Parts: sequence; structure tokens; C-alpha cells
Amino acid sequence: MSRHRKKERKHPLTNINTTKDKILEVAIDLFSHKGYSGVSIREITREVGIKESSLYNHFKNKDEIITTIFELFRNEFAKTLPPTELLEDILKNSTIQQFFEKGFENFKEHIDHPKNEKLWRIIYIEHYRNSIARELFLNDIIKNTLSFLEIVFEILIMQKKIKPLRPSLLAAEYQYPMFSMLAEYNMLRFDQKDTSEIENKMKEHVEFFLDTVRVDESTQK
Amino acid sequence: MSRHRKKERKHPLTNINTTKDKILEVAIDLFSHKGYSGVSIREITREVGIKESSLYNHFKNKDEIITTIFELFRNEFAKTLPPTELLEDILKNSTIQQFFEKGFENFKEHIDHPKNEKLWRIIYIEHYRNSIARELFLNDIIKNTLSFLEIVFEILIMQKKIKPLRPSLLAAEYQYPMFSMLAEYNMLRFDQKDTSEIENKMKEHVEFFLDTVRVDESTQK
DNA sequence: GTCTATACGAGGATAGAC
DNA sequence: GTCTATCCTCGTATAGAC
Repeated sequence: MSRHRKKERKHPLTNINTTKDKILEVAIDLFSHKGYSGVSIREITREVGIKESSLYNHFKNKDEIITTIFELFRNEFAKTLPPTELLEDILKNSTIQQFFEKGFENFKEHIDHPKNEKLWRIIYIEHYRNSIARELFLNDIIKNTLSFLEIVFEILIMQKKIKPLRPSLLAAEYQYPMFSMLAEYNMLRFDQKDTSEIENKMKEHVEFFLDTVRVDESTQK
Repeated sequence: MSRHRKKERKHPLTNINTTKDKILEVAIDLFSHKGYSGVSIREITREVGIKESSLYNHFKNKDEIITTIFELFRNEFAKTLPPTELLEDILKNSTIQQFFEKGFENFKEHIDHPKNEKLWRIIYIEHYRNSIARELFLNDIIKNTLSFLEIVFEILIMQKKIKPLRPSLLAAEYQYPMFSMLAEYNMLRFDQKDTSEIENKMKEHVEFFLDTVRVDESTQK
């Protein structure tokens, strides 16, 4: 496999080719530990191996660094949800267990990626100080995910796989526990503590939720 | 009602008597907006109306200020859960709806208090940078609340009011959605946005959850 | 317990040579 | 695009008079 041009990189943060990428990588690492105001330009450039003044060839100021990081997060997170157009097909060809287990796996893969993990932490740390982070949280994370799930449940209800409850209620009941369990998961990983308990809770939640809302076709228990 | 001595104050942050209290009040406000490292001693003392050097008569350094704030939060949060000894009595004398609605109201009162709201935000902002905040989150908030609820559900299962599911699963299903909804609620309030939608979701969650796990005595639907 | 004065390193950012 | 040199403000913290 030969090395390709920038445009063809798989993950925008996995291959570091340019100084700008390197700055971003270091900034993400430092911000995710100490927060934006806890990290200085000096610290970033020292770690990158350039002088402070050189950084300003790539970013006009400190704020532009974190703004770029937020944009990066937005793009990465958007990839975790499959396009709505494909949904009906996907749902037709899988059981609801398969669908939610697959979705959970996808998401876990996303959040387990070291860079994404750090991006999430930055959002958590900055979401009160920085209004872009806050909007990202409220719109891109919460709202988009819930809207996506609403559509999922609408379809599943039409397909008679799920009890005819209000889709927005179902979406909330499924997703809100996930948000806080994921936050806890990320916190535990930060301290390199054992995550098996919270991972189990996530799986149990999916099971319990599906058991609660599923229309059981075979046994009609 | 006459003014009493410090020891008898209702809320440790409502009456500001001493310079130390004033410093804490200002620090809480500033930290909750800009984070610990985003706020300087100069800024705090300017707001309080004293010189920088005077602050060091009350706190040995900047870190001691936030440590004190964390301790304050711990105490305030502990008040939101009724003592376990009284639980059985309380549960005997109320329906499960009443119990959970009352618990929710109590908690909402706690989090709506402006000072507590700020304390929560500080925990959110600092919980990756500061290990005390992180422990507070994992132990005092998450673990304690879940342990408390486990006991509640054990009792309710014994009283045949709730289906005989595993208490820890019930506690998780009830509480984890609450954590993230409360985070969203706090975020919306920060921007003074409308909170009626998320408040509704919280209420709907309690309803849905109770409907799911309740043993219906009268109709056995 | 508050003040003035002071120390001194760290902060973001720019000008201009190479 | 990187460097050296420089700017000036802000940062925490202390000494010592009142």
C-alpha cells in the first residue's frame, strides 16, 4: 500500500503530514487534558517542535485552533449516523437486535478511537465556556441523534416491529441513557480504570429497552 | 426573623457575611463561566473589591479556592438524597408516583438554585482537568445516586409495587437518562433558552419508566 | 485583615531577517 | 514557512507597613 495524497487519507487525524496537522494533533491532546485556557501557545509549539511565531503561519490566533478542532469533531461525529436514505433498506434486512447492536458497535468504534475520545473530552470541557462547543453539543450531538432515531422508530413502528409508542419518546428513552453512560465510559478511560461494568450497563440497557418496546412476533408472551 | 450566627445559615451561599464567603461567591460565578484556568486571582479580587494580596489571607493559593468549592458541592449534593433509614417509612406512606415525583421536585429545587447550578457547571468543566472533580462525579453523583436507588427498588420489589427485576438495572434505567437530561437542562439555562421541552422529557421519562416497571394492582392490564 | 510595592515568569502576539 | 528578537500585559505569589 503506497502513501497517497492528503485528500485520500482515511481519518483526518491518523496520518500527520503537515505542520498544521501536527499542531492540531498536539493541541487536541493538550486541550483534552487541560482545557483551552489551561494550555499555552508556548506549550503547543514546544511539543510540536517549532517556535511560537511559526504557529501563526498556520492559525491566525489561539482561538482559530480550537474552532478548527470543533469543525473536525463535527465531521467525525456526522459519520457515526448512517444516511437517512439507506435506513429503510437497512432496517428491512436486519432484526432490531442486529440493527441496534450494529449501531452500538459503530459508535463504540468511533468513541474508542483515541483522537475522537479526546475530541469528546474537549467538547465536555469547553461546552460552558465556548458557545460553539455548546451548540455542537445541543445540535450536532443531541438533536441530530434524536432526530435520526425518531425516523428509525417511525419505520420500525410501520414495520410492526416496535410497539406504536411516540417515536420521540422512544428515541429519548433509548438515547439519553447512552449519553450519560458514554460520558462515564470516557471518564473511566481517562483514568485508565476498568470499563467493563459500564460497558455491561450499556448492553443491558439496549436489551432492556428492546425487550420493553419490541413486538414479539413468535411467542406473543 | 432575626439574623443568626454563621452556623445557623440555611444555605451556605445565600448569605454572604465574610470576605471569604464573598471570594467564594465571586469565584464560583467566574469559574462556572470561564473555568478554573480561565479566571485569574486579579479578576476575582477586582470583583470582590479587595487587593490580590488580601485574598491570600483567606486561601493559601488559587487551588485551595476550587478545592473548597468542590467540598461545598459535595455537601450540597448530599442533601438531595433522603437518609436511607427513613426510606422504608417514606415508601410505605406514598405511592410510587408520589415518591418519584417528590424526588424529582426535590432535585429540581436543588439544581434550580443559582449557586448549585453554577457548582454543577464547574464540575462539568473541570472533571477532566481536576481529579477531585472527576471523583466527585463518579462517586458522589453517579455511584451514590445509583446505590440509593437500588435500595429504593429493593424495597419497592419487596412491597410488590415494582416488577421483580434486578434493582441495579432499574436504578440505571431510571437514573442515567436523568443525568443527561439534567446536563441538557443546565446547558439551556446557561443560554437562557427555553427549557420546557427538556423538562417535559424528564417528566415523560418518569412516567414511561414507572409504567414499564410498575405492578398494576387494580386493573392488572 | 487590608493595603502598597514588587518580583518574575508565563501569556498571546508581531516585525522582520533568512 | 521558520527563525530571532521583542512587546507588553497578565499571572501567582510574597514582604512588610498600617
